[in-house]
Amino acid sequence: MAKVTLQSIADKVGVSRMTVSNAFSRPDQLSSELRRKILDTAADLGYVGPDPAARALARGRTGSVGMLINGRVGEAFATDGSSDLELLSAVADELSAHGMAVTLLTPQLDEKFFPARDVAIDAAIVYSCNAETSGLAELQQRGIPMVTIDENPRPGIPPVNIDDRGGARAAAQHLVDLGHRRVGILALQDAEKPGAADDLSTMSVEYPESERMAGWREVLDAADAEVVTRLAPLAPRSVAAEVAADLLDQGVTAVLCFSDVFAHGVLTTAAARGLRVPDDVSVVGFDDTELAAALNPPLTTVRQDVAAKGRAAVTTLVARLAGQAPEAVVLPTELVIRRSTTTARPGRQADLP
Amino acid sequence: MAKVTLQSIADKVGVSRMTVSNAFSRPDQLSSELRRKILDTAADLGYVGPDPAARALARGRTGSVGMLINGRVGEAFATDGSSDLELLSAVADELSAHGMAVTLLTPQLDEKFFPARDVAIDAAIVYSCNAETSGLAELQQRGIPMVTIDENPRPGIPPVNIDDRGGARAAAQHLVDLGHRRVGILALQDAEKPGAADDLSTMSVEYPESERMAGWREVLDAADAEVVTRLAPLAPRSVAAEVAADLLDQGVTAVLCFSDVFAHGVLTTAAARGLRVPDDVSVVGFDDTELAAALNPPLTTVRQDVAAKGRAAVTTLVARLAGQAPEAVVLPTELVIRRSTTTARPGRQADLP
DNA sequence: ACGTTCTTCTGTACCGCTACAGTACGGCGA
DNA sequence: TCGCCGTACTGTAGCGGTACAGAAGAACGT
Repeated sequence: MAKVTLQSIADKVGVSRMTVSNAFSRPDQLSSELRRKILDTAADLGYVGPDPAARALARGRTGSVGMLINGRVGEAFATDGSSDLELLSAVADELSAHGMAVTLLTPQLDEKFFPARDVAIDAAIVYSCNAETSGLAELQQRGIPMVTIDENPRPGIPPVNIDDRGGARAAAQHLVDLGHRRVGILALQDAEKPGAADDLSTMSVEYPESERMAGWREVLDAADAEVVTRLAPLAPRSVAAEVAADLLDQGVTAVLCFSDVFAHGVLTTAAARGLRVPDDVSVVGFDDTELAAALNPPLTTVRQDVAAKGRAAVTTLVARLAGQAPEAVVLPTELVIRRSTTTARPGRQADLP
Repeated sequence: MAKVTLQSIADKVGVSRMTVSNAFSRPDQLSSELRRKILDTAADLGYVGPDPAARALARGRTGSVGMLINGRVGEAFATDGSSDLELLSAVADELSAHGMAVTLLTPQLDEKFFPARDVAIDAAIVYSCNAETSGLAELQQRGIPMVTIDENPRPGIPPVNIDDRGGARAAAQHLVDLGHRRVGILALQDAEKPGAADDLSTMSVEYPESERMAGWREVLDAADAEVVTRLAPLAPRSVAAEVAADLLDQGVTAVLCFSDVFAHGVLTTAAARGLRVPDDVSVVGFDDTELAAALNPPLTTVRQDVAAKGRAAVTTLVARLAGQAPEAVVLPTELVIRRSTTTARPGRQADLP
């Protein structure tokens, strides 16, 4: 069967193509009887609706929003687990409410195809990207409106972030209040520059990383606490476990972790060394992922609302699309106290070999 | 500045628009000097490449593939955790290698916007959908080529599945070989029809669910084992824990679980009741997610390669797009024996109150 | 009766690109 | 010298819609 177009329906009903178009896209432009008749005829012909590609060209909007992530999707998303999916879900659902869909913009694999250049989108959400992320320049050149999530603010691109620093401060203050004066920090190492766990120059400089570190240090330094900082990559987990072991050997009475996953590693390592949490050592996570409450003991951590972050990004983007001025968003964080932290046990150092 | 089009570049270089188009899309159609010159001029004008929307209309292909999921993305994906993300990642990466991108097809929220009808796509992957999933009919009417993943085969749509039944058989056989003769099954309840945990009519009838159940029963029945079946919904987890408790109270010496997450629930519940795993009760999971190896004890489970499943779906789709005959795919599963299973402890029933 | 306003439908001109069928011309074999 | 072929470039005709500015007639007020 030949392809069904607006024209073929118009011919069959005996009206102009424009009227058929209106029947689908601007119901107020024609009488409801005629519209009914047109829609019925269209249904008879098996016509579902105006061709989205043609409509996109004519209207100048495609109805999709790109999601740019750094590295292969597998790498960007899979390492951190559930919260990325939660973010993506929130973005998809919220966009859907605004009549749009998300398209994943993978990095360029070959010369011929480059999603950031070749995929039809109206706007883009930039997530988990660093300065070298390929695609950003192309999006910018195409004049695609963007927002970033969890990123150092870039000129001209409204950022959506959480109060990483405030959350970190609250976590550190919590430990200080519990009397901890020798505190370990397990932070994130830049995947691109592996190095010794205590080589702080290899620390990831992305926004959440540096903000969290800043928050911790502000409070710990002000309290004159001793700080032992160690860096670990997200994967493989075995490395994080080793680094955690090293950290615990430094005689700290508490550990502030970059993420719940890291905290999990510390818990496991502590157990393997016969250290009780929180009696011997307190542990604080970050993010309050599902993992946090499920661990044993349940983790004291800093909560962020990942879904809200995704929704805020969409809201900001929609506002931009509507011509409103871009505005930075910072979502609150909240310290959630569970059972992995308690008062400092004095003289833990003395137990060490 | 006015929008830069092929025509504006053509005018500036002094060639026809067609030649500029060829410079970008069919390099073999013009001399390389001219191409160089055109590309340079285009770069000067800030032209990134042909407009994807216009190209889509002219070529008749959009370069995106839809991913249809049931319910809001949040519901479909978030419940099961990591493996969905893994699947999506694999699909995105593999599509990217074929010059395409994934677009998430969310369900219809209002009359005006319906992704399955209104989003420009060349093909679709149907995942985690049931018969009532909205959107399927629209895709079919649009004549969009599809594949399903983890679904009961539908006429005209090539399915990509794993050998759920074989994996379940292997798991059950493993228990039988270990001497278990009273085995619990913790299967998945249909989210749409809540009911008593032992009301088997509320069992989910989707493909993986029914296949796994069939595999378990085949082997257990053949071995004349007693079987106690209980159903739990994916969420909330507390319900699964309750159901697991009930199951353990039935004096089973082993439990076959629909997923690793369920197995996790059984482990936790067992621990809470003072039952040692595997000494008092053996537990088998399904899927071999990251969770499985991380649990204590590490879980005996049935491995499936989720990423391979995603890649296979893309391969099948690409073949269909190329006009090849659709072909069903069944990927192997493999029993992974870890430390949550051991020989049946005789007379466990006697311990019960 | 006549101008005005609404409602309902139509005609034309694109949206920005690509497919395809040329045209022009230099080189090459006989 | 002529025909033939391959290479390099061009002209035209869409792809399937939508925006926008009419046009035609009915309804209405004075």
